[in-house]
Amino acid sequence: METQSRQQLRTRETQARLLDAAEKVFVRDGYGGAQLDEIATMAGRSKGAVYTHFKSKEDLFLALFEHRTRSYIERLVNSLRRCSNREQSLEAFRDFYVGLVRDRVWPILTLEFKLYALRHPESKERLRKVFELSKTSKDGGTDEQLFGKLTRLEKTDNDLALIALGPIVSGLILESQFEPEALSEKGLRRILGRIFDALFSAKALKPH
Amino acid sequence: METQSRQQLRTRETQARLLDAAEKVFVRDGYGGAQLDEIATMAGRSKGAVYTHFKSKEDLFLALFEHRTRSYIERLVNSLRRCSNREQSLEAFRDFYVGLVRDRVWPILTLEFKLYALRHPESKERLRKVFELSKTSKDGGTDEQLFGKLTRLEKTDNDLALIALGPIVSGLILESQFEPEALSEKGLRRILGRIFDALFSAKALKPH
Amino acid sequence: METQSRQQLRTRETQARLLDAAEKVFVRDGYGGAQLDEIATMAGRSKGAVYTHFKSKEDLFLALFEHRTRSYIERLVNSLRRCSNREQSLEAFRDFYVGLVRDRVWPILTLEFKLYALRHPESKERLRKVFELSKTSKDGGTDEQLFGKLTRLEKTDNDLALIALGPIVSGLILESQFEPEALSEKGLRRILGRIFDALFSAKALKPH
Amino acid sequence: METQSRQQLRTRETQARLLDAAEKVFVRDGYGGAQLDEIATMAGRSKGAVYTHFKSKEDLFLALFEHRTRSYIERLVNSLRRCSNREQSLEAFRDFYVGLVRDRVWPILTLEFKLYALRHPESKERLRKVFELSKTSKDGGTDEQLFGKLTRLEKTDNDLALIALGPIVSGLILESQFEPEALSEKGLRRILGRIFDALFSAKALKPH
DNA sequence: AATGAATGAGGATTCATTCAT
DNA sequence: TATGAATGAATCCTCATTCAT
Repeated sequence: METQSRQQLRTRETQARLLDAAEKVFVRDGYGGAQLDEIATMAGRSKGAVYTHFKSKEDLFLALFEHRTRSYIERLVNSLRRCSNREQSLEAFRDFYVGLVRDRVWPILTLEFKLYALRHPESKERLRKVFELSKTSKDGGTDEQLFGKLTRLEKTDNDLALIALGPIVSGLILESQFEPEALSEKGLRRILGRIFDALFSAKALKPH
Repeated sequence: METQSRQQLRTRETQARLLDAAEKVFVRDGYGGAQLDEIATMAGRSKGAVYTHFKSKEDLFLALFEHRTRSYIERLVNSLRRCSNREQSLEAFRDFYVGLVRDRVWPILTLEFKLYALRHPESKERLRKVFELSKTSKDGGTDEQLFGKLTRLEKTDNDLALIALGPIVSGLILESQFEPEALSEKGLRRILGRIFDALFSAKALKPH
Repeated sequence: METQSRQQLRTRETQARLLDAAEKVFVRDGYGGAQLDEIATMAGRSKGAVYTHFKSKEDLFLALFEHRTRSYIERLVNSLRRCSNREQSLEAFRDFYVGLVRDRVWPILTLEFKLYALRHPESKERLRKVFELSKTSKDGGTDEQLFGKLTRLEKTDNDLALIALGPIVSGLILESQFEPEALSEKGLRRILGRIFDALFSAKALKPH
Repeated sequence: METQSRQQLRTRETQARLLDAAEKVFVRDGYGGAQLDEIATMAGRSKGAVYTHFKSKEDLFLALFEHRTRSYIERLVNSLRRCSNREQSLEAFRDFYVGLVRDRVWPILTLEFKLYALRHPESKERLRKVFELSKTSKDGGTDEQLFGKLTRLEKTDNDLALIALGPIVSGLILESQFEPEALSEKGLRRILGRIFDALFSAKALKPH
């Protein structure tokens, strides 16, 4: 029915608005500092509307994370799919992380999420599932697609590197937010490039 | 005088107890989640005692950070002083960061501090001063002491690397707390070693 | 709309209830001694409701004062309007102050307000505006309406008397609350009558 | 013993300092707003010293009032004693109240005390006793000394007037503190003079 | 007599959450 | 679906008071 679909449209729009506002506020103020009231207002809705769409503050927070994580993973997977050789893959991979440096939002949000998860083991489960998504996508073949056939040892190192890259970017972005004079965006990209090369360059992948 | 010194002793002990308790609670629950009441109780004191020694929750938080940062920097500087050649220096440096991986407390606290500073520009100033200490100590010669004479380009790369190492460790430790199965302490040390080598090894320092 | 007006009705009722309760408690316990919790309970609402309608304890206090002052001034002005000659005006005026003696609430509240204002210059402004209302109303013609044409000297004396009457009543009522045996309501009215006559009677207004 | 008397001297000085500081702070901040800490500091002592000399905040407050009331009454009684006729007595009496207008401290303190007494019936007793002192002094003869032989009706009116004068002054002084532009010290003295005359002048004392 | 560290009751304020409309 | 008044638990902070020295 038309009415139905209009309703659904409004629902979707409200949810999207709320998530966008939530992202801004959670990143700016942290989970604890964020106020649902402000999120709602920023989304052009009222406090109550939040509860129509999300069970609680925590639920909104986790939903936001799920949403964003899914979209980032999708983006990465899609761009990797378009690659036909290892060089391109690495390039795409690299671009993805450089993109994070530009946004800054996502890596900071990730820190916030992980600190939250650390302190709320109950919700850790829900978060972990989302991350598994990312791993499943990669494990299924991305890894191989990215690097070709690998020895067991190379594989381990690769897995580690893939896991570590995100956290490294998060830590560095936080630092460059904290002291932009000491670690400019340019500096950040430079140091990140060196690390990326060290972890994924041909040489690094070949055992000595 | 005996009386005086006993009072002072008590004061010092209380402050130390409060800082220790604060560290535990702030790391476990985050700044927002931490309750002064629990910190006080954990320190064997009452809520009010916190306010005898610190102006506010924030003051306690910042004081804790100052304290810990100073002591970590001192430790690092001292161990570097004992080194007589570059090899030893790198070793000491490496040990320092490996030590952080064992503690886990300090890197997480640092994340908490920087996120806090991001959101409370007023207190950023106070925090920055402590960090400057760390840089002054290093600039004074540590850098050279650590790596010997450097070309300008090498110097820049080195500065970046020195700045980046802490944040990288913080990011990785958070990740290994979040998903110990994916990033074990062993894995963490392995990946950290590779990064360390990439950033500071002889090869990395020589331009190709 | 029905819905709208019901909401508004509830809002108005809550505010009125809160103001009534606040009046009782502020007068009984003073500003400092008053507890928002009790005010809320007395109004049949919860602590939180106070904050839906007023920014703070101070805001509630000042709002109460504004409200009551306005209503007292209105009452006085209205009754003066109904008078057609000086005799009636004086009578109305006198009745107004005798009415205060009966209530006792308003004059005590005024003392509380002025002491508060003395100690909180920031809020003095807000308070002063309300008082200006009272003066504007009077200046506009009440003064003349009350006493007819006056010489400059008489006018000054009159102004002073008008300003002084309220504070005098407040001081006397406080005294009669403090020592009812020494200053009964009857005694209060008697002494007030003498003062009123001295300040406003025909004789007093004519220079000797 | 010398030592004893030195001790006593110190005790007395501390008490005097504390009372002086208490007066300033209680008048400036009110009973509720006053902080013992500040009183002690202002007196050049520490919080603890207050408790060496007074049982509690309330005790200090009441002791201050007793002290000041006694000294004011003494002053008044003494100056009345020096008078040899009614004219002089009235003059002395008038001067006393004009003096209050200059100080402003005592009348405000009195308001504070009475409001406090209203709200703390338990301590009302102690306060009342001090006031009785004042009345005893007067009743014993001051009244007659002041006005000569009086008829019963005149006596009543006189008693009322004597009781009322203090509260009136307090009320007016508070007002002139609150709105100095509306009620200057000069204006205050003028209106007070008119009231004084009305209550105590020969004419006013003679029944019509 | 004096100090000041410590206590802890007390109270204002915030804010996630509920619910009648 | 959305509103916003109301709730009330939670918590920081204040400050009179105590007490070991």
